[in-house]
Amino acid sequence: MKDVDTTLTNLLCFNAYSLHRAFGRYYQAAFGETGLTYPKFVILMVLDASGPLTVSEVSARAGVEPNTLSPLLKKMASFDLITRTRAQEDERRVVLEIADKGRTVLERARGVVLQGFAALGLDPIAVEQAVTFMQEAREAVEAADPPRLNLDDLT
Amino acid sequence: MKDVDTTLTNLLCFNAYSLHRAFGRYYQAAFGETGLTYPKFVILMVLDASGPLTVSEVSARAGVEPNTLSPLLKKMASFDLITRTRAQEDERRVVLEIADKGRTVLERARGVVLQGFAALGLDPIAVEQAVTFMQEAREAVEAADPPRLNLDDLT
DNA sequence: GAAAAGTAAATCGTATACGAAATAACCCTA
DNA sequence: TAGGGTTATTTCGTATACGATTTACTTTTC
Repeated sequence: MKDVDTTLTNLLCFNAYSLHRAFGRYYQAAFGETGLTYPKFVILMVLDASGPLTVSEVSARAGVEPNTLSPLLKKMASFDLITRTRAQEDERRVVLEIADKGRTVLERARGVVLQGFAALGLDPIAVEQAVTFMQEAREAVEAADPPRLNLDDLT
Repeated sequence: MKDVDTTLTNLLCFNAYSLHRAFGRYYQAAFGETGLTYPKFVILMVLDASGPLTVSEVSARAGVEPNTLSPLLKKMASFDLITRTRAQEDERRVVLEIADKGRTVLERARGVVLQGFAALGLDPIAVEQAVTFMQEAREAVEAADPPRLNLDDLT
């Protein structure tokens, strides 16, 4: 019976963390001084794919908390990437919609992202498998009730 | 010839981003008010596995920039999780070493992490394949020179 | 052996992220 | 219809994270 490998580099969470930050640096370089960032790109993708959405709906689709989105959306509206209006029927809601400039920026950014991704030379089958697995893993993590670390007895 | 799927949920980068944040929320709940966080856990793992290291060495192993680590390491030293000393031979270097309290905290945290991970019920073979792929992907991303987004002609 | 070049960390400015609490608007019931 | 409960978003406080710059110390070069 093989021992479970507890080495950092073999932990799924570490690799997700690590890969995420590598992509983060990558897109920071790709988007440069344009003001676009990866999270903003994601929001544009979401709004482009689904049409007008409320903050909560964007939150659910992007998997980011509403309080994280709130300032981000304001900034994007100030750059005319999206429009941001209170719903008349329910003044609590804020409706977001991609604007023309946002669409233009998104198209170009999508081009850069896809071109850059193709240049990585990763095996498409392996990518698809990994993506499928990562989606399952994310669902499992989100559904899980984590065991709690207790350090109360430590000085 | 099938079109490349450009849907957000099928992009590798989005899934890395998404999985990372799911784990982030998960560990925030698991570690709670203990003061430990996932990045700090990673640093403890690194120092425990490799013995005393400089800031740059920790940076390389954890895949986090030194400027990110610097304040983190200070905080960890103030909590007695690690020791932090200037090297005599070369006063530029700061040598980090895991402390007794750090080892205790690490052992318990490792237990929580492994127990929690096991409870996710993920297929070990699939996990191993995904981890291997993610390591390759990370290397490819780090080695790549990203295409640059240009928006200079936009108002 | 002093200025120049290089290197290790830290600091600065900006951008995400999260949970908790506050705010504002809606809804429901007595 | 006046509260009381609920819901959507925002604000607040804290923690990462990065690139660019600065600081402090070493090494190299002339």
